[in-house]
Amino acid sequence: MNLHLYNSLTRRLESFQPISPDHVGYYSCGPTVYNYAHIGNFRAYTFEDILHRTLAYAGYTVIQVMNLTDVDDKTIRGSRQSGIPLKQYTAPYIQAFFDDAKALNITPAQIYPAATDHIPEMIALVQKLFDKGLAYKSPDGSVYFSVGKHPTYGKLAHLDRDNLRVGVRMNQDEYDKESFGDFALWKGWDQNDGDVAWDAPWGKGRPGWHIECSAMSMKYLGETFDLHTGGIDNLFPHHENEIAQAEGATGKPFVKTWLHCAHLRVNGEKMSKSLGNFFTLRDLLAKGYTGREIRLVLISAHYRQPLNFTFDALAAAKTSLERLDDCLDRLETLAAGTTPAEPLPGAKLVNQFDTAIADDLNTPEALAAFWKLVREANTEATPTNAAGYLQQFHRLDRILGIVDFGRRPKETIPPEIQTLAQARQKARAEKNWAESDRIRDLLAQKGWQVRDSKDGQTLKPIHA
RNA sequence: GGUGCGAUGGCCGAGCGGUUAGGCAGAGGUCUGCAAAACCUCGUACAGCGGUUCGACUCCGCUUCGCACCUCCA
Repeated sequence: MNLHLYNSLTRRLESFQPISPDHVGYYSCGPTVYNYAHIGNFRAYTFEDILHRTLAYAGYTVIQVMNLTDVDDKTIRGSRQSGIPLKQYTAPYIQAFFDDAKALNITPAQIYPAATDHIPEMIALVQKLFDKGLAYKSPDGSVYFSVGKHPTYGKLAHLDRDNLRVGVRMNQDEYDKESFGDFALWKGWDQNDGDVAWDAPWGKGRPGWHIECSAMSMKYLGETFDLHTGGIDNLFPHHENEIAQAEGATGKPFVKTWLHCAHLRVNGEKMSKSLGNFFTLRDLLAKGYTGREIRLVLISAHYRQPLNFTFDALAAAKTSLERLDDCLDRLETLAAGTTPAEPLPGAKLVNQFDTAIADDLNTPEALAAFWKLVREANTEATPTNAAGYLQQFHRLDRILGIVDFGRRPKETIPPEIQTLAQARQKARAEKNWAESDRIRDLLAQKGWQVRDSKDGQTLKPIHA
């Protein structure tokens, strides 16, 4: 597979060539565990999953690291307000994150390092920056990175330092630093931090947000690694600062390829609590939508395009997945007892699928090929090739994750329903349409839909 | 002010300098006793105005509208 990925650093589509021929080092910015992640967060994690799966599909051994930010302003605030120790406060949100990821069929990363378990590594990295003259201590006990001493600062965000200006959300007065572009590597303890503090050579405090990702990614993936992903809003300052910290300390290139996922919108608007369009995954599950439907919606747009999340789209996903399940049931019935025979059917569409995915993870195009395969299977499947079609669907599913996952379960038909169905068969054979229709209505009332075909009738449970 | 992104038929959403995206919804049809499913056909879709071109939804410019980032939001 000739995989091409859009690199935010060069702003170009590039052929992906890993540093090591057979494995890929891949870091993704994970959740800040102060609350439940929302559906927009999960768009990014789902995109990262597609990348993970694509790399595996292409034959690489993937080492994905996703951090858990379990110490920052928000986690500390939450912990203090609820009077629960920090670790205890974040634990349920970490668990919720894993549960939610599972509900979306997201392939687990290989390593999930928590920031609070890697304080020594962060201190060591800050020390290195001190040694190189890139860090300085301020009177308030914090340590800052001196952006002015790092000439390549701004290469990811393409920021011109002369044009940096104080943003509306930046309150200069809260910071005691030499130049306004400088950012905190270490935050000196203050009373709002309560008992959240670690000792460092330069004083008591806690790590800055950016240093955790630099320290943990390099610990597990080395000083230079292949891929780093996150939401587009992390591009600046977070990722820019990660680069400055890592490259400032090691003098080596940090990451070869950066990928950023665009935002999710809700009904064309930015998701926000004040607009009432703010959804967590569990909100949607509670409304009866399934992880499988949500996953399909999330992958139905290209990751670099904003995605407009609507309930209409969710309903469309539900209907199309029913069509998929019908197709799979049909294939399994046809294929019963057989094994796939070469050459496999649908090769042309599988090829289209591969080409689309290899082109910067074009999931919408890949899905188009997938649905064409559904149509082809519905039209062309026979007892001899049905097993082959099933194998092709499972192949594509290694990336999509929507075929087996959350599939309509095969329900055993209760004896009472069996009996009614047989009675209906008999009535039909006698052309007693009134009776057969009466039984059909009765079955529908009991939650079973009847479909007639040449081979007889099939029963399908009706789910509201 | 800086850096970027976007505007595609009822909805979601790809794409390409000339050839069907795909899904859902809707209309008609085939099959069927009917229904369901499946399949087939259908929508005068490319924000506006100029330009380049034999030809532009696709390239260039301008305009309008929207979105993101500019110090801790995925």
